[in-house]
This record gives sequence, structure tokens and C-alpha cells, in this order.
Amino acid sequence: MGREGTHAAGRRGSRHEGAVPVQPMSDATKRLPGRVVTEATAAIAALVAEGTLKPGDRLLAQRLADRLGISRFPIGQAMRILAERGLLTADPGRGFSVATDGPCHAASFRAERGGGDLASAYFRIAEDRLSGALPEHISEQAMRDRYGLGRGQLAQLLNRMAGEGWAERRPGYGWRFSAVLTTPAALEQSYRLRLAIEPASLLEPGYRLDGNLLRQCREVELRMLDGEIETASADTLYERGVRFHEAIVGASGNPFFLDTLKRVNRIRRLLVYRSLADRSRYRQQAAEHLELLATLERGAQAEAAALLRAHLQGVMEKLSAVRPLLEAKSHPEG
Amino acid sequence: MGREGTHAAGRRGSRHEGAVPVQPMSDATKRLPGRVVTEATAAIAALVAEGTLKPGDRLLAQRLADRLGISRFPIGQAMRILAERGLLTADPGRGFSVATDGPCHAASFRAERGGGDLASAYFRIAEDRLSGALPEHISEQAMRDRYGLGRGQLAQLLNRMAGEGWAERRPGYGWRFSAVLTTPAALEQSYRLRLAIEPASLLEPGYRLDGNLLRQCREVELRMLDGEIETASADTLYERGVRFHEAIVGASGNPFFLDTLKRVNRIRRLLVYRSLADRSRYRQQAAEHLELLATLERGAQAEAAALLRAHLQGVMEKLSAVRPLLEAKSHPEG
DNA sequence: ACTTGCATTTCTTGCGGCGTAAATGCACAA
DNA sequence: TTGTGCATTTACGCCGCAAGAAATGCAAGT
Repeated sequence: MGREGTHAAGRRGSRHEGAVPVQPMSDATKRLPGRVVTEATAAIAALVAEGTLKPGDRLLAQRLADRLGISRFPIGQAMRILAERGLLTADPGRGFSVATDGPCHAASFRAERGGGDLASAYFRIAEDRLSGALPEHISEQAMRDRYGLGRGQLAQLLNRMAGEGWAERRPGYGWRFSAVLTTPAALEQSYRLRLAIEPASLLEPGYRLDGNLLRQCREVELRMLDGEIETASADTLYERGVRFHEAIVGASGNPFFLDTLKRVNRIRRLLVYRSLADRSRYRQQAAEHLELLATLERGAQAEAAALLRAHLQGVMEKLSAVRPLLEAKSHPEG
Repeated sequence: MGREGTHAAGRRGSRHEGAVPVQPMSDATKRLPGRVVTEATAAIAALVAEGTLKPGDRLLAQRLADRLGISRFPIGQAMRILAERGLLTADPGRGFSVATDGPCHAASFRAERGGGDLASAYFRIAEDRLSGALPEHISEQAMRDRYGLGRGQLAQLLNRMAGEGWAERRPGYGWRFSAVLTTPAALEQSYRLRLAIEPASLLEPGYRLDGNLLRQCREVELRMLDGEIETASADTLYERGVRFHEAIVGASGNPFFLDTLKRVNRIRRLLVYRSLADRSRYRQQAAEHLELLATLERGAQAEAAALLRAHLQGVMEKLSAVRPLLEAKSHPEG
């Protein structure tokens, strides 16, 4: 998806970010909604789409607000927007309820998720860094000018990068990008970390993979085998893999394992960015994922751990076969 | 109107932080030095103290600046300060050189490292959180008032906490502190992560523990056994342990392992904060550390990994014995 | 030629104001 | 009594200004 979104506009973008390019909008909802309203809108639409809310059901503002962890206000806004879109009907004085033809409309709300501005800058920076377009040392000022970011935004990004280990403050002014990402060994090293933690997480004392989650994971894998491997975008495929592994590890109940995995995955995303997704291997991966799920369902943790280890090792080997491709820009250092 | 507060002193501390309480200072160096100057001062003093620079040696500004990764300016300031302190002699027109009695003075420069203001707030927050004094949800405004922080400072802290996984933005306003830290199982879980990664790191392909580093580690452990266990502060003891393990893991050359360990250690520090340091166990720990070093020296990685595993497991068990003490405030949660 | 020491430039951070989004209180309707 | 709809209050993000602090350029000295 075009994550590059706004870049030219830059500075004056205020906070509304790229979200909700819905259409000119009629008079009642002229002002473009903020982040929370946008999310609430999507969330309610999702509830209708998945059938949790059926036609005729009345929507209680407070209830929804609690569920989403926000106040009633953005809920009201969201409902008004959805009513205009024909998903809900407004009963003046008695709030809103799901329209009879709501569910069909609901599908059109496919997560036009924004959040874009910052995320897009993040990826642009990473890409520039990997391609060598960004110098090793640079001042915040220069970064702001280059990417059209406000002070706070840039600070957020830099902190994140620092946390991820590929940028660091210089003693005086400015920042320094470390070489971690540009070395071809990084990807392999990230896999060795996963190899250490993922199987171990399956052996955690309280491990319990929720039945619902398991079913959900299985369905995704089946859909993949059923053709999505060919049709989905490379980004989506990556996302799917990440989600699977995070779900598996998350079921360990040990947040340290999960956080670590999430962390390494976020970086890995940058590393695989340039590796042409070789779709054929996804087929085998999906099969292995399914086998793993079956084993976990039986509660055979040790066996599952072994499978997972083998799975990761397999991926890693395939990977080192592609490695020459990545070494286009090898920075010998030492 | 909460906001105009400015209530406590806090605010006007500018950025110089608690550093360098050196003394009223004579006229030449009246203005208190900034962060970089302070660090440069300490660095140069250290060079003199450790004998890298001997009496009579001339100090070249550019050389030092390059070595520290900063510009010549703060170097000059630092040298002037040190000259006033009697560590260096000023040769007008020809810079500075080490004074004959420099080395004795140098010892008095024991890293009076500041950085304090923020760090102290960080620990106060963590403590309040652990003791339950801080509510689960809170707005930035309330935090600022509570801890007397500027907007930027607070933002920095919150970002850091978010990165460490124990605070997160709420959808609307305000922040939410996750339960990670308050659950009594957390400490144990953190050890299980370490158990997964530390031994594995010893088996990394390019593992190589530098001879110098090894010797240094050994010395520290010996000093510990030689009495420091009784005399050093609890904080220092913790620090020593962390450093040892990070050195060992860092020698794997895989930054992902090291980062993960650092990360978990930072959080662990908050978790052990209240556990009364039981000094007796440090003795055994030191012995095990030494044995580990010896094994690594022989290059017996697998054996070392086993030792490390046993070591961690031992610590963990001791820990679960103390656990009842920590459960003072157990938050059962569904 | 190399360095110092100063002057100038550049960068960063703190603070307060402003505009807008979200939270909250309240009156009123069902 | 419960819940809606609006008005009020509160919180937060962005911006500009100004004060330092660090980086850099330059002339003079050795």
C-alpha cells in the first residue's frame, strides 16, 4: 500500500495525518475527524461487519466507549459518520442502531488505517539509510528539513530507532546511524535470536494457546495455501508470518519473550525489505505452521518446540542461499 | 487551572542538571559547564589518572576531540577547568600539558556523573508505580504536576517507559501503566528469558571473548570476593552482575542477543529494587562467574553454556524462595 | 605546517501561547 | 432510572521565540 502518502505536504499537516480520505463529506460532518474518532469509526464498522452487532441492534455509547477505552464523545461522532454512510440509522433522541443493510456497507470500510504520516517517515528513513542515501552523521535539524517533520515527531522517531538499536545520539549534537542494519550478517543473527527464544517460549510453565486463537491461526494458514500466497502483497505475506509467530509465542504468557520477538521482528522487517519475496517458500512454511498448530493442540510442547526449531532453521538456511543477493552493498568493517 | 503551576522548583533547573557541584569556582570558569564539557573533563582526568597521559605530555585539542567524538570547543573548556584544578598547566599560546603533580589530583575526579534529574524522576515514577501509589491511568498533565517535569522531559521519560514495555499511550489522552511490573511472576519470567538467550549466545558461531576483557572481568570478580561484597552498595553489586553477564553475551558478536539482555536487565533493575539484597548469595555467584570465565578461556563453549544455564537456574531458585517477600502487594487480575 | 584562541555560526532545548481533539458534567427525554 | 445530546472543561500537539551550548571558520603565533 502506498505508505509514502503525504510527504510533500509535510510541515503544515497538523495532526490529522493522512487518514480518512473518505470523500468531500456532506455538511453535518464537515470537520475531518481526529485520530480517535477515526479509529472508533473503523472499530464499530468492524463490529457490524463481523456480525457482533446485527441489524436493528441499538448502540449504547457508554458501552462502546468502555470497550474501546475511550470516552463517549468520539463514539458519538463516529456513529454520526456511520449513519451518514448508511451503516447505522439515527433515531433522534434514542441514539443509533444498525441499519438493515448495514452489514453490506460495512465491508467497504476496510481499515483505511492512517497512522501513516509517522510510519511513512520511519520507512523512508530506514530505506534511505539502507540504500546509503542518508549520511552516517546528521543533525536533527537536517532530518527535520529532509523529511518535513515537526520537533515532536522527529524526536519520537529517533527514540524509536535508538531503541531498535540502529541510531544513537552523538555526544555533542546530532545522531549517528550504526552499521547494524547494513551488515549482511544481521538478518542471520536475528534468526539465531529467534531460534533461541521461540522454541523456549513453548516450554514456558503456563503455556496455553487459546482455542479461538488457534482456530484463527489455522484459518489464516489455510487461506494462504488456498491461493493468497500468490495474490497477496509481499508486505501482507510478511505480516502474516510475523503474526503467526507472535501469536504462538504470546501464548506463553511471558511478556518478555513476546516483547523480544516483536522487537526483533520490527527490525527484521527493515532487513528483509530488499529481499525479493520468494513466494515458493511460503507454501512449505504454511504447511509447517499447520503442523505446529496441530502439535500444540495435542499439548505436546516439547515436540512442538523441536518442530519450531527445525522450522526456523529451515528458513534460515533458505535465507543464506539468498544472501549473496543482499550483499550488494557489503561494508567490510573492522 | 492546573497548568500554570510551575509549582515546585523543578522547572528552572535548566539543563545543567545536578552535575559538577565542584565549588563556587573562581572567575575564569564562572559559567557552569554543559553536558559535553563535563564529560570531556572527566574523560581527560581519567586519561591522566590511568597513566595514558604522563606529566609533561602536551595535550592536542584536535586529537582529544577526535577520540571523544566531539569538537575542539568543549575540549578547550575542559582543559581550562582542569588547569584551574591543578591537573594541567597552561602554556599560554601553546595549549596545555599535564602537570607534574597531575596524577595525584586526578584521582579526586571520581565520576561525579550527573544526568541525575531525569534519572531520579524515572526511578521515582517506577517506585511509585511498584508501590501502587501511581494510578493505572494518568494524564501527562497530572504527571508533570506530580513530578515537576517540563513537557519535553516527561515525554522523554514516557517514551522510554513505553519502550521498556511498562507504559503505553491510551487511545485518547493519558497513559496506562501495564501490569508487567506489579505482577510477582515478572522477575521469574525475566529470568526465563535470560535462561533462553544467555547460554545460546555462548554457542554463536563467531564467539570470541577478548583476552583483555576476560582478565578485566576476572579481576572484578576477585575484588568482589575479596571483600567488596560486604562493602559495596546494593546498587553497585547489581551493576557488577549486569556488567558481567552483558560482557559475556556481548562477546558473541550478535547485537540482538546483547540488546535483548540489556533491555531485560533495565527492567529487572526495577523489579529487584525492593528485594533486599541478600549479600551471601553473591559469594557463590562470584565463584560461578569465575568458573565460567575459566571455561570460556579454554574455549569449551558447550560446557560454558551448560554452566551458565545452571548458574541462572540456581539464581532463579534462590529467588523463588524470597518470592513471598515480594508478594506484599499481589494484584490478582483476570 | 600545525595549533591555539577567539569570533561566528549552527544546533538544541525550555517555555508559553494557540488551536483543536477528547473527556466530562449536566439538563432533559424516554 | 438510564441514556442521549450539548456545553463546558481539560489535555495535548505544534509553533515561535530566546538562551545556551557546541561546532566551525579564521587569524595570529610558534
